[in-house]
Amino acid sequence: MQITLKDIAQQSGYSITTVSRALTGYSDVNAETRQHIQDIATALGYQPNLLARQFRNQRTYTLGLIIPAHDQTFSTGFYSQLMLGIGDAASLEHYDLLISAQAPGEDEMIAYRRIVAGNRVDGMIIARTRRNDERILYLQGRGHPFVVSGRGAPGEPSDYPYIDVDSQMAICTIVQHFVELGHRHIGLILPPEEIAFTGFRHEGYCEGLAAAGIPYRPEYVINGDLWWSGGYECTETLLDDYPMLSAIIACNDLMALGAMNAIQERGLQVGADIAVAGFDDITAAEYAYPPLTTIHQPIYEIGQMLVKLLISIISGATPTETQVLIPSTLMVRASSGIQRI
Amino acid sequence: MQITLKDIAQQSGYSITTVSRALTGYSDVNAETRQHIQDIATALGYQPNLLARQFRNQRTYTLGLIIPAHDQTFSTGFYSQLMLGIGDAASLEHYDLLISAQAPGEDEMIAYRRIVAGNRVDGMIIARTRRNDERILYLQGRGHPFVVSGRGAPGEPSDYPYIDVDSQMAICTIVQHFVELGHRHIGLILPPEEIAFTGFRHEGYCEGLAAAGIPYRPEYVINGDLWWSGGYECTETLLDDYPMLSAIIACNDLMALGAMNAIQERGLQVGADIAVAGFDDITAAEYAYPPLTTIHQPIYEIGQMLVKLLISIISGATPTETQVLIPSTLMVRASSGIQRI
DNA sequence: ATACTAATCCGAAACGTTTTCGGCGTCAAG
DNA sequence: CTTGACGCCGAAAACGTTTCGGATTAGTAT
Repeated sequence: MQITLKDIAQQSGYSITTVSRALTGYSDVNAETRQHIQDIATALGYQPNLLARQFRNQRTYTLGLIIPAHDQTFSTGFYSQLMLGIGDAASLEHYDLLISAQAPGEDEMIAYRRIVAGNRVDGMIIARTRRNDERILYLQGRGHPFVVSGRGAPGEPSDYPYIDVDSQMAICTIVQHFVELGHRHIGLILPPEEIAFTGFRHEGYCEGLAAAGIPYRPEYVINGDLWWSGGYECTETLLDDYPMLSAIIACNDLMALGAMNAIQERGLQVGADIAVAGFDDITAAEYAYPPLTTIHQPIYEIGQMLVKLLISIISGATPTETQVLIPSTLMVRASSGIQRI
Repeated sequence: MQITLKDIAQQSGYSITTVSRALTGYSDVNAETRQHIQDIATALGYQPNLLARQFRNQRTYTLGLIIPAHDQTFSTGFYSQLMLGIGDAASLEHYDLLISAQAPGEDEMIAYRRIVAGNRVDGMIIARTRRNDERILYLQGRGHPFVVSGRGAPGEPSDYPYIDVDSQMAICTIVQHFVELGHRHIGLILPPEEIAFTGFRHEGYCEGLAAAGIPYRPEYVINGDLWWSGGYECTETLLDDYPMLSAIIACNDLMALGAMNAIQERGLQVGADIAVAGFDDITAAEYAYPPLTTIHQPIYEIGQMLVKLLISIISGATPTETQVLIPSTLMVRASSGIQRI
């Protein structure tokens, strides 16, 4: 069934050693011999048994990625766009991806141990860091190559290779933008507290308010679940309790789109009555109605950078820049509305 | 560095054989011995070398999936939702996913050969079938387990396990729905011709018109690229050339959302002036403004079904239902507008 | 005492590949 | 003629696991 080096060796009359060397391009094999062997190999349709090769070489040319299971968030927005960048870059570098879907928790760590200690991948990519991230501790402890999309929460060490956007400055910029448009009462819909970047975004909000001399009111801040409906529900709560709010910042685009729905369902106009801003700049943001003001993160490019960084670490290089903080840009669109009095 | 059976054997004083049998639950090993060995294994933090195990067993507990590279479509909508279902189901069955991103073409086939003949997976999942799909021919020829999301174009054999929705009937239903609302001039934005289901959707359109006694006008039919901008541009073309059109059916939601943008940019109202319908029922459809009438496909569930079917084939079972045609349901939302005169 | 069974355990082979080390010619330089 | 270098090739070991076919012992029936 399976064609092996042995078959080619028998056909050609050479040894397995020579066949192997001929096919992998060693120099100490006669040109004619090599040609002969290569001809037989293609004639037989030889494909190396990668399992055997990986096992022998202790090298898989595979990168591991554990995605959140049962998480709708995956399919719309940040995660899948990141995966697209990772997939494209990996394929360019001739790496494959090993993926397992696991919800955060004990099973997730089991999967990490299985995949990493089981030698299935050369390196891991971690996304959406959490406070005191157990996954990072494990990989650091084992000395296994990995890169991280995101970094530790404010105050945590983050002494590992990562790529992140400066969300603190980004949110600060949005606040500034809204202040310039005349808003004084700005609501904030944060991600869940266990996510690492939540702290940065919260701080950015405070920083923006402070710079404008607007007092920080904790009751304007609420945690959502990063999903459409979370943004919707948080917005309802905020608007019910604090009708003076004239602007809402959601910490990702999905929640911002949900917020727009809630606003529109009240018969209010997004932009004119209540300004909305998101974070991520997923494709749906641009094509939403009205188009959503948001922070553009180069997610696809981040995915590519992660792969390149990881592969260079795997290859034993010592990249100079292992901790990258990417500047983000504010995309002003119609959901901002216009200048207030 | 790596803990192997050998280490446990030395520690425990038993042979490698016995250690292996103790850990994998064979019956012919003394209960105390097993306990002793297990204790040592956990103390040492033993994790089996999966590469070695897979190599030895010729079984990887991994499913392969090749996703389209450089294809934005992936990150929004059908593909990633399918992957979510596949990932969740695979993880439940203790399978991992091996993923490679390849654009259709020669490199894609190389990747198939590499992964399949290289023994890296137990089975493959093929999505988005094409006319005369080379991938299917290859897997059939090799006798390698695989399942397909979608099936061959009309007239092609499709003699392999697949799961598909009845898109012909679905589009026919939309046409009927629009006819009932009073529309007589209905545009159709098809996917590219090389995609297998394009034929079915086209036929469904014709069927719906015929049933209503409306003549088929080929100039109302145009091919888009499945992406937002494709829907936008196709709609501009259609409306420029045929202002009598009062409804547009796009063959996926992304193009339908693009169509809505084009309509809104002309100052027309989606629903009131021009009705729009899509296909897939991605999350963005429900939350769009106005919400999009579309055909609901249980994409996530299809992903799960694909995995279960594939695993049962791998396990040597002969599933009774290997060719599933799922009924789809029309989701009527505001983009349909109301009854015309 | 012998033969048989059951309970435990182990040696060795095998999966397909890569690589180390060395062998055998041949040829040129000394 | 000797020596060394060089070009080409092969034997064998190794990666860690599973499993086949015994081997050993103790216990039991004959």
